[in-house]
Amino acid sequence: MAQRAPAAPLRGDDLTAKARIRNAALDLFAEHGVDATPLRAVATAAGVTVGLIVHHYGTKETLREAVELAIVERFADTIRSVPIDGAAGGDVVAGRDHAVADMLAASPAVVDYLRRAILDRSGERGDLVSRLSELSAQQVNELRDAGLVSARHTVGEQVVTIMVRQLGRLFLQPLVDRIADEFADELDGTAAPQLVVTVSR
Amino acid sequence: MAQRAPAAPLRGDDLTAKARIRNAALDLFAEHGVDATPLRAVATAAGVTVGLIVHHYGTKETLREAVELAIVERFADTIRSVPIDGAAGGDVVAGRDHAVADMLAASPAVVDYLRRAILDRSGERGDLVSRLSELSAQQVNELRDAGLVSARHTVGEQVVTIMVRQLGRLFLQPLVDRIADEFADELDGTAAPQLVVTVSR
DNA sequence: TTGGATGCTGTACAAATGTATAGGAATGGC
DNA sequence: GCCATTCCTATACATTTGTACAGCATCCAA
Repeated sequence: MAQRAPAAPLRGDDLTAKARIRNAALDLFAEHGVDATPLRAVATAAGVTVGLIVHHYGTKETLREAVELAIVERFADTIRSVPIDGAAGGDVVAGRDHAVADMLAASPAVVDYLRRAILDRSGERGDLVSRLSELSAQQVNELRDAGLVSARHTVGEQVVTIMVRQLGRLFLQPLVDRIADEFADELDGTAAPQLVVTVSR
Repeated sequence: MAQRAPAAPLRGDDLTAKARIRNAALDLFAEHGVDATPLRAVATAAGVTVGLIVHHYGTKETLREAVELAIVERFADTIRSVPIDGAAGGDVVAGRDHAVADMLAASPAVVDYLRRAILDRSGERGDLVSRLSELSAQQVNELRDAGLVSARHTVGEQVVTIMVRQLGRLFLQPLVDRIADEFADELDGTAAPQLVVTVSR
């Protein structure tokens, strides 16, 4: 690899087999969980054979790491898409908030994968949640330096608030939908109940 | 089986091997997930051999169902422990709410199992969430008939509220704790942030 | 053109795991 | 005491799954 693949799209039509494998893995890992996803299923979905997965990623664990790295990248790209010197004027904080929310809404697989990651792999250092927390913290610090966000609370508190507000609702919504479904006949006309998640100290 | 085991305790010291297997399965399923828990691990934890699990439960799936049934039973028992003709006077609704909260706080395995069940097995009929919803609905109807609870909202809405308030907080708390942990140094003196989950229409 | 690197396939294999089964030990009714 | 039933162990087996590897195809630089 020379310098960096020239603006390689994370999703698209004419991807390298390596990228297709990573994308297929994200989808399947998100839907069924990592353990319940045989590499052969990933291979089939990506239109390749198991051997190629091993060739590119070595082990399933490495593939999982690549998937998680891609997720972190997607968050980072989304945040970067709303630059701090907002020519678009107005509230950078709200803008980034919306951008991330839109990204998550458009990528159910990311949400599903995250939900599982928080479940199964909590406690291990250097994992996905750690990296996302770090990303959030960076962002908070950046905004603080620019004076765009108050320093009344600690960075930690602000990170918790951001992540839980964003992710919490998405994680619990399946439960709500599930129950609402059981009583579909009653709730028929009305919209499904929505969740509000807040953090208190 | 004659009529019903005479007040067989769900937890205790001198349990039958069958019960020990079920309890060990709950603990391990909760901690690692059903798929990631070999029957041999359950056997070891219960102090028996794999063969006996097969003898008593036939398949892993049946064992899982027994575990879920035991969970539903525990909810039902907890609710029953606060009878509707409350000699203890006062608010039956609040009393049951507290009883369930206490039970969940005392049984982390139940919470963990539920968290996984909602994640992994959402969408299947006749599963745990359905049964718990049903149990809640029964309770709501019972309290309605006794005039202890308003009929302003639909039963469905009330069930969603009950279950999400109770379970939502518990499900999300690991995420909060996890992130709070990353910033442990900052948040040191202060208590970990707490969640509030509400449902809006 | 040639040679080496890279992408890719098909097959093979060992470990893990759910399930089946043969048989021994314990237990309770007669 | 004896028999049937239940409880329980040990072993075996088929399947699944991660990984290894040998070899063919493709491509690019020299």
